Amino acid sequence: MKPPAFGGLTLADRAFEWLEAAIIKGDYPAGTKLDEVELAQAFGISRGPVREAIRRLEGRKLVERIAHVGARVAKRSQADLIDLLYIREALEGMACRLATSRISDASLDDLEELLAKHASEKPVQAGDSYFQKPGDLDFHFRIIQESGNRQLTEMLCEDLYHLLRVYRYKSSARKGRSLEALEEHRAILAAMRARDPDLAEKCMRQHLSHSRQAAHEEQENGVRPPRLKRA
Amino acid sequence: MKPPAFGGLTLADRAFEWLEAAIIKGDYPAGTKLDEVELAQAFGISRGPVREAIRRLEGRKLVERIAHVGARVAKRSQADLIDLLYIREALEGMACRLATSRISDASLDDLEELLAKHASEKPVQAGDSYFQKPGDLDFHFRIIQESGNRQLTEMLCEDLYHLLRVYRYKSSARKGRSLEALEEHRAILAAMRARDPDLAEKCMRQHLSHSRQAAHEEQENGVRPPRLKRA
DNA sequence: TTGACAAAAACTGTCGACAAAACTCTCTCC
DNA sequence: GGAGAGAGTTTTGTCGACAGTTTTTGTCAA
Repeated sequence: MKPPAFGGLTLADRAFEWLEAAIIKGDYPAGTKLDEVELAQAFGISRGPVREAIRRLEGRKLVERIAHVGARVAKRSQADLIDLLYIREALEGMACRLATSRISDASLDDLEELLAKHASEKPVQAGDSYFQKPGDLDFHFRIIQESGNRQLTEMLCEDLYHLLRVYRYKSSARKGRSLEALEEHRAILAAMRARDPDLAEKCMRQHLSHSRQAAHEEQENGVRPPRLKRA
Repeated sequence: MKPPAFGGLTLADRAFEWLEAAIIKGDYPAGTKLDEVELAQAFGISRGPVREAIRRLEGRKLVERIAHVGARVAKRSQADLIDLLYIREALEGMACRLATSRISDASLDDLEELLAKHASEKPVQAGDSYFQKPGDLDFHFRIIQESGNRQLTEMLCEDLYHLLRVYRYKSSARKGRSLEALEEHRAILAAMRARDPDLAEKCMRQHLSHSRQAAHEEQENGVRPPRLKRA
């Protein structure tokens, strides 16, 4: 009666999905307190399912809980972001290596076509907003999936890329970078066509290292701490 | 009254830790049903905390839940194990690369000492039970920690290595392999001493690839499906 | 024996209530 | 004025009960 079995999902599942999406979208910035009563009222449910959703988020390491105190959206530093970019470099390099051995010729043609389409798009020709935009992601996702490694695909597409969004991570989209990125994609594809796993991995890692270096520079420049209003 | 606040941990936290340990130790084989009532009675608590513990395990992907049906210890295939070994290769290779740049000379001396100690131990000289045993793990853990990458360390030491245990994963400890492993460790350390990140990563990955190849062979040999008793 | 169908049992999902811990605010004393 | 103690409030932790769904059991017929 009360639980309408919406789409076969329980209230706890739906609360989890909503909260996860909210955190990833950035609606709940790092450090935000997750008040059980408040959320339960907002969802129109009791605290039980909300608590279960929070526990699941805790397992996902998206929120940190302190007993008898409460749960907060996990706090992340710029150093953590850079750490994650190193991890992405290693994992996606491996994915590219595996894909090079396993991808079919037909799929390689698809990738070629994808790059050609990207090249003809206006924003790319204008020199910006390609890198790390949907077009760029498509290319990366396709390669990851062609790795044929399910665990790796899951880890990258369902965990790591979501986490990077939590950091409000935006890759450097400075003028001219998009054309460079496109060229790097072409180099990756060429290595894959040549069925050269070592080179393909190397190209992918070099490509990704640019994002990491941008994050490094951002850290060097130093993000000023916000002025604290003295009460 | 009921919750004695044991060590500052809640009942749900303690249930989680107990279940996690049980799954990792292998006391609960893959596919085991986690019955809420049964567990609650065994723990001497109510179903609420047990459910929260299960939700957390679900977030950790150690158990799989189906709404209105129940939670089971996540099922893993041999293919998944191999997938994970590829991931370990990529991540630990990166860890070794980073450690090569960041480790101190003093810590390098420590590692050298560790290997010397391993070499003098009887089991190693006998040619077995070194590879993937505590001694081997020590060496790997030390290098991972020297990477200075907190996310990477956490991912490897707290997630991946536990997962490998879930698979009852035992690296090939066949006769003579332990001496090879020791030599490979020496090669890794030498590359780190030479402050050559490329070589260090390459050596580490090559070292780890042996475990993966062993798992591959095991898969090739084919695990016979068990005879099903016909009632 | 096998199959379908219905009743019953078992289990999961949700709720509301109570207890315990942490936090807040006030008051007091130095 | 500030540190500390204490009462009151707020929030989290746990429990027992009930409702809904799935699974099992039991029955009957082909």
